[in-house]
Amino acid sequence: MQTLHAAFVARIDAVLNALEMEGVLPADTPRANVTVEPPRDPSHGDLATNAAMVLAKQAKTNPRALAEKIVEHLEREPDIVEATIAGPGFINLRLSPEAWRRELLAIAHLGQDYGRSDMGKGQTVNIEYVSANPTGPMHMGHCRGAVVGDALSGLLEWAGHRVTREYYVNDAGGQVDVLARSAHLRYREALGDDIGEIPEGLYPGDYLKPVGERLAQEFGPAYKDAPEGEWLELFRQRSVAAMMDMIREDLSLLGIHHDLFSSEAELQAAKKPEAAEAWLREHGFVYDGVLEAPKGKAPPEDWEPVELPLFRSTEFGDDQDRPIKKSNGAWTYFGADLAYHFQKAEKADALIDIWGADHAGTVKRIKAAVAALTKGAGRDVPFDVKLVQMVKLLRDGEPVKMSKRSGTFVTLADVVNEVGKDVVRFTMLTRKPDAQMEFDFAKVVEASKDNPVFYLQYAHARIHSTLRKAGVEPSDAHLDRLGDDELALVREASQFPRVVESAAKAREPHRIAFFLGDLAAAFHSFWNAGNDDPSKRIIQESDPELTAARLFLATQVGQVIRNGLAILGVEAVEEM
RNA sequence: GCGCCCGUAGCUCAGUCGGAUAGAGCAUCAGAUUCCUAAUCUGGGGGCCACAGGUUCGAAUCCUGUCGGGCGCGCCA
Repeated sequence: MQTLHAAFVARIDAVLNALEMEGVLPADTPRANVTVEPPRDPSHGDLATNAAMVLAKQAKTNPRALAEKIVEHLEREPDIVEATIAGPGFINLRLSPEAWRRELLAIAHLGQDYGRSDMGKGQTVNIEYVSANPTGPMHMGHCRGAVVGDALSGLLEWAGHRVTREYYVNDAGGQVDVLARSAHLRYREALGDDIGEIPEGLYPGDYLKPVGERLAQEFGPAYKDAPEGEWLELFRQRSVAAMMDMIREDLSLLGIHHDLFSSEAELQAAKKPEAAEAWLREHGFVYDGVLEAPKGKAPPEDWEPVELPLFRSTEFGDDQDRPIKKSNGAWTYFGADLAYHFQKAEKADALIDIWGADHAGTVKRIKAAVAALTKGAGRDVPFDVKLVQMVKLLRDGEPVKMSKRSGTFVTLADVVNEVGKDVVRFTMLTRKPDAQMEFDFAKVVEASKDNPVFYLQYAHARIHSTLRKAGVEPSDAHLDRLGDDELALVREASQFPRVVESAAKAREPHRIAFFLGDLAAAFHSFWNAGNDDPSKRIIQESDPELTAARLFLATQVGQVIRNGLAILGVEAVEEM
């Protein structure tokens, strides 16, 4: 069953085909810019298209003249009551009530699939998000990227992509050695040693105590006084595994479950970075060279020029070439990361990374490396890095103090426990991710006002309470009883498939959240009309046919709200 | 000094790869509840879309510059 949106996109397309046949438009005119959407001002009509304005130049005519040709065809379409040309060349369409009733049936028929699209054609998209270092629990700094990445995954699935949700486990760098040493300290503590203050440079958090206890249980005192070389590797593996269990648990509080956890250590053990380096060297992207001291700032005291293998990222707009290996021979983060991206690209048609804004400086080099590697392999895999800006935590307008050093950061689990999964997720999705945002506990726990989640959930709950109270089953038997006010709700809801597609194309899940706000507002408004005028209430005791039709309408509005919330991973409640 | 992101109503933010009279929530003012859930709704006031140029039929949107805020700038991760 086709949605109204899909049907009209197809119709406009058919008209343009016809115009190409007639020679009005040149053959194979690109149409990517043609849109079909409701005009901002509803008095202009139900749908509008910019086709004439976008294509006029290619047709070597002016927009209004082309619009007239298009209108000639559109007027012959059965569902179109009126097609008019307005302003610089918009074509406004007014649809028959029958078209809207059919859309209502389409929502009912498609149910929880209403809004899904095959736009993505089953292409595989790998989305890497979170990828927090496995050295402690998730804190609020990770939260926004986690939610945005997860919602984007859901959105792209709805738009017809196959999505792999991936987490890159940085278990090979110096930070996991620090973790292992910190765990060893807790291990000694569990065995009865007085460890005193946690030394500078080790992780102080209490979350390592259970890790130490388990190590003590498992190994007894075997490694208590042993030299580091005997236990470091073992303790690293054990503690990373423990941290990842903890992180997975934190993520599941937010309803986030990755499909794949990729280990940097395994990647290195498989010699993937070596393979990438060899290829890059062969093709002139990597050379041995000496970096200049950093400009603008005073160079570090121990600055020494050293020859290192460098990736030519300057050729891709970066400030300087970037080392892929350290002077001690180990891979840099970048060196391993480019191999990792190449590995992902082998199994996906497109890659997306969600990063915190503090990593913005490294976007150019990794994009350059991926472009070089994938094109070299004969596969042009589009790669997009979405930057998620910082979240400023407030409580009653006052910044919440955080210090990693003392271990007093705000954990994600604390926040979810305090305000709830749905609130955290939705709040993170009501702002575009590339702008900084504020997150105020005091405002967000309040069950109203500054909290748009409840507004949506209330609309959904109202619909369900009406269904419970009505004593009549919703029915599509008499949809002709629905008037303009009611069909206006269908018009609003019918935008959902289009919003899903455009949000997916732009990779901006927050658009779903804003659409749902508009839809809920339309419903609340419709509901309240019944306060002033009882004949507008959904339940009409003396008219079961009308009641059933209005219940049917309300049910479908609820369905669309539920579908939208499902994309965002937020629950639709039936009672409040 | 350089790079990236942002600057829209008093506040928090939307604004569709350039489109019609720039929107919403909060706050504020005036109203609506014997009634399907008022956690809601109706209406009013409030704008140099940071500033200055440019591109064109048309700019909040694209380009250049300036100012302001954030993030980053070693072989860290």
